[in-house]
Amino acid sequence: MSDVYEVLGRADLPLDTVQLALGLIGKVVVRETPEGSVSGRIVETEAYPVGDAAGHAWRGERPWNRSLFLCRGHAYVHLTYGVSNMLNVSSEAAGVGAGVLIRALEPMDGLPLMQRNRRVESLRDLARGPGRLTAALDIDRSLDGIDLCRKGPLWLARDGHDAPDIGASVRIGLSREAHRPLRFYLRGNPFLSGPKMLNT
DNA sequence: AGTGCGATTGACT
DNA sequence: GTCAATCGCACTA
Repeated sequence: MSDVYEVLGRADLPLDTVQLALGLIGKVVVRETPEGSVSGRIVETEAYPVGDAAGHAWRGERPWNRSLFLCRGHAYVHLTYGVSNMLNVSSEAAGVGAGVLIRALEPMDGLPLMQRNRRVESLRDLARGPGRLTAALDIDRSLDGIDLCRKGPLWLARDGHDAPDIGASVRIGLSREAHRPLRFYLRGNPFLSGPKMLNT
């Protein structure tokens, strides 16, 4: 399953947060554990660029957010509301803090394992939402800082598809910088997390 | 030390 | 539609 995918090299990642958020749409997240391999296509992202007051890097580098300051293509995993883990991809040069939040996946391989991880049957609900997809892929803080451009427990793969039809909207769940149109999604995809209003 | 609140989710009225 | 769960960090004193 996961061996049919080709790893996404760092050179394939645009050196710009918004461009990366756009470019990650349609790419594949692969998760490999002793339990098995699971994967899903990215259908929704949000950009948190340099200087964004809603970004976790905004107050400067800290031990807990240092992964955002790694060069592009590293994982930043953060626990929010004490309940849900969020998967981000660092998006700029080393020493610059910014990232792209992965908000939804279209489940591809390893459906039974995802269903077990989520304790949900419904294909549509498996990875629709940032906290749900990390649960489906068994992603937590132990994977923080990992290089997503190398095959391992968590990595990014190319897809075999054409340039997708991408829509943009405001980001979800923010109070600061709530007006900026930095959420991107695969238009018409049934696995999006946002309200219908934002998915047109 | 105490308070407020957040890139959410699931259960319930 | 409303709301509690649950934990780490920022900020105040």
